[in-house]
Amino acid sequence: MQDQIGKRTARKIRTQELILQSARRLFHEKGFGATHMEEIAAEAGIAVGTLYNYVTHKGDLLLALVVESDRHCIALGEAVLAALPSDPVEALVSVALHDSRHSLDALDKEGWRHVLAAVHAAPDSIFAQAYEETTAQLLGLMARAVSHLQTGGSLRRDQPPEAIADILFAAKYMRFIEHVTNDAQDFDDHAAEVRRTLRTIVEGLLPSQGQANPPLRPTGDIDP
Amino acid sequence: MQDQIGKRTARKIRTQELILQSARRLFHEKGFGATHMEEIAAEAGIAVGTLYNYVTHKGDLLLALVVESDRHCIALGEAVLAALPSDPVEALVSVALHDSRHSLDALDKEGWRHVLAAVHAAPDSIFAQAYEETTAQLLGLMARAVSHLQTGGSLRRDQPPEAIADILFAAKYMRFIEHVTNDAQDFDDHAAEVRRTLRTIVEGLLPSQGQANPPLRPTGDIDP
DNA sequence: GTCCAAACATGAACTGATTCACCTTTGGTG
DNA sequence: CACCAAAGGTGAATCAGTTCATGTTTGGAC
Repeated sequence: MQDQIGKRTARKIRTQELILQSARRLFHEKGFGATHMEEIAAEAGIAVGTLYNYVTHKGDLLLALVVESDRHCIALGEAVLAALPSDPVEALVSVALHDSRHSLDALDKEGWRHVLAAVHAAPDSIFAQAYEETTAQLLGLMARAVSHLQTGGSLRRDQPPEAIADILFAAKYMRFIEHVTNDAQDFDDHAAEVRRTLRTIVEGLLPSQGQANPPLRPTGDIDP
Repeated sequence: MQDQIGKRTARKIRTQELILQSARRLFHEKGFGATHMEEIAAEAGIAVGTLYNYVTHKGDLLLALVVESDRHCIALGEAVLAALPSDPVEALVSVALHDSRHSLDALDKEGWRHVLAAVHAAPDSIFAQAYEETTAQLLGLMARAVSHLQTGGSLRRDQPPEAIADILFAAKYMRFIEHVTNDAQDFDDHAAEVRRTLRTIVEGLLPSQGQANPPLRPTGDIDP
């Protein structure tokens, strides 16, 4: 029994799945804060101590669920890339909102606040690393969209797509954090903010070379 | 005794200061994680219960210290604005790194990871709100730098400075988070990343109006 | 000066995540 | 088959942050 899956490994995998199922159900039903590790263990039919053989923190469970859902989001991303609007701003918005929508589908705002906290509290956990990795893949999706727009001529080609995607993604991620932190903001507000932000970036900031942009005053004090 | 400071209020203020002093010393000496609420209370000469009349979470203490240091950073920001390099990228880099340097001066990376976690874990605490507020003021500093560059003609004037600053700040903040999360990255690495990112944003993304940017292929599939 | 309600202080008790010393099962070996 | 070391499971104990019932102080009203 070298490359067969032994009884040991099989059982381990099943337990992992049971744990994630239980966590998913309970977090969904009662929220992260109100769900206790003992409950998750009980629901999965194991002891708390055993649960801690599979995760190192409670937050790991949340991150594992987010990673799972992000992988799904990345897979669906192909379809989004295939149907990209020709307007560059709308194209980038569609990618950005694909993420946001999917994220909020998988977890509510409170859950996301815990995700953000967990990812900073224990960045060394393999679950946090997996989260960083899928986030990087979402960034990769954006980079591919950028590359496509560059190829099509609707974005300048003098910057590598990754560098541009980095910035777009940072801006979008910030808006997402704001959305999740502000309970009063609904999804449409978020979408509008993302659109506005991406448009500003895409429209560029430097004075266009061909176009006049004379100084208003040669030197000026800085407005208070 | 209407507008005099009563004995009550005076004592309260003194206690607040004692608490912050104790927290500052202990966090600095032993780190956030290794410092216990009991110790902070003891050091401040009060009981734990009393400590909790002043803060609602341990993280509040960290946020209070960061807010204090940020206020200092904002005050020093005037000098940075007054001595802004004429090159737009360098000007924005100097503002961005002023923040980063000051932040890391006040608290080490581990401390910052706890700050980020705390701010997401309890966004309703008045301390988290104060943190958001001073962060907004740092953004304001950047907006003033942008406005100055616009006035001087080295940045396009067709976007409000706040919108531009928002984006620059988001990108810079992301780089800061990455820096704080990655123990291997030193400050120079961080500075280089910030400079690179800000340059990319400032150089703009749209094809310049006057300049040719013909499509490479009329339509293209998206690179895998 | 006495009295009272509100404000404040206290630390023992509570809570819930995490650990750990101790069992049980597994799968390979002689 | 008997045996053993390693892997995995267990839940009572630990640990630290937070709460709360209770005691103390304050500042103004009479």
